[in-house]
Amino acid sequence: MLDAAFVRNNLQAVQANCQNRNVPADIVRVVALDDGRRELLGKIQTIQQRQNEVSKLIPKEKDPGQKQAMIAEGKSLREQVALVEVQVREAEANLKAALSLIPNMTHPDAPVSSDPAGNKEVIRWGEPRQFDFPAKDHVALCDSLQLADFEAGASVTGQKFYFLKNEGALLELALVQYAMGVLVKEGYTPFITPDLARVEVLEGIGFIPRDPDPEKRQVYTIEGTDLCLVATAEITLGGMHRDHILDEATLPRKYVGMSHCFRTEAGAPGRDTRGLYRVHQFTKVEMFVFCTPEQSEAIHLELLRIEEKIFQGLGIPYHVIDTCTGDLGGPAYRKFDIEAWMPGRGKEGEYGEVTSTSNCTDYQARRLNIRCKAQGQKGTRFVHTLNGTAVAVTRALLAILENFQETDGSVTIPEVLRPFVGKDRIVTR
RNA sequence: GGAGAGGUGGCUGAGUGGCCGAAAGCACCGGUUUGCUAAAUCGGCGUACGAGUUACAUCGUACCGGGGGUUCGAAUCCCCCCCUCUCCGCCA
Repeated sequence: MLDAAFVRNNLQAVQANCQNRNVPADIVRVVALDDGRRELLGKIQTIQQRQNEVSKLIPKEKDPGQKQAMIAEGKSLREQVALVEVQVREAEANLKAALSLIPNMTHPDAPVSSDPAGNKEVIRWGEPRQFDFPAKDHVALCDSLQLADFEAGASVTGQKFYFLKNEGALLELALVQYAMGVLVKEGYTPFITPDLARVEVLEGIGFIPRDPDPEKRQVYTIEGTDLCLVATAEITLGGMHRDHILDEATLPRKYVGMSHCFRTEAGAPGRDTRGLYRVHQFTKVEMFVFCTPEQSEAIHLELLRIEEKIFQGLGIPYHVIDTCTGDLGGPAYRKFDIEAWMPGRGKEGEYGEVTSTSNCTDYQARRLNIRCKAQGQKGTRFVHTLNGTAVAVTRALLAILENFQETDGSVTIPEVLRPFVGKDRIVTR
């Protein structure tokens, strides 16, 4: 979320930003709520001040009558404080709720458009392959090569669940190993994170697990607990340092974590119903960085560079999208997506999203209360957080199968994965 | 899951109703001194919010794991919860 004081001092800019991002937000109400909160805070402090005075004087007071009067006053002050406290709490909750509806500010270079069509291609790498035979989509390949079992997934768990099988299963492990290996070489600390997290952590990252509209909830919640299945390791990695003050000398902290990701895909029923493109559970290796405000912009480019390196290593053609304002979501200040070429997608192949990297500046850190402090300097500031996909296994797997299929129905395994799979090629069994 | 011990500032650790935002030490920052290093010595040294200042200073309020309660007054007493450690049980 944004800082209430920032909103107050930059009304027009915040207003314009909400418009660009296509988010209806009531800025005026935020300021009004903040006014109310400040006033109550002032009120309570005045009472508390008197309360402290009185209780300090009481032990010194010799006259019993005076003393009784002061005790009575103290008692009354205590009751007043209790009353105002309730109001303060309510005011703070209202303000926080209103504030969390306002999206982050936007990088000046991000394309401005309320329509996803405004997304801008900024990099193109590799040439989509021309097939001299009718290319299959990954569903057909998974079927003929027995790499995934969608019926079993549907039967055991439900629609949009799957079993990976044979080289399909091995390729998941291979992709994870490959991505982790690249990241460790880049100096990132590897993690395997919990697949469940508390509701507050989800909210801090920008998810809305308690959205009153069940049709909009993107995450699964565990009944009888305050836990959710995570939708990405961004949640757990970002939550790691909540309520911490990090020494600036230790920044940036670069992490890479593997987790399973669970998504209800609410709002996308009937979309991409076949295959691995849109599923309720997948495995993902995610990068996450905590850094100072000065560092975040350069690190964002680094995350994109690493994502490109991983896809270049796989040899899959892609392009990079600079996401437009209307498509940024709440927390991102700027976002780059890699869309990989997927020959089986659409009629003649399409680019499909495989990674996403966001600079969230201090938007998540404020909610999660993650600050940093320089040695010998007074005060703290909120850190900047960034995240990026190293590998989302199902989509990478899809792209590999479709791009590297051969006339005879086999699939060539990318060289970087061969050591982990133990073979060069997947052949019809 | 059961039993016990414990959670105080960056760390160690004192503090069992007012003189405690909190002793002392370490670490850190600044000064002095010694030819350098080291040592000695003096001072400073939490965070948030609010008031205030050009900026400092300064003042107020809150915070001793979290939440509630008792009291004029709580780090200190009471209740609930969380976490850590040790032992036992269970388990991959």
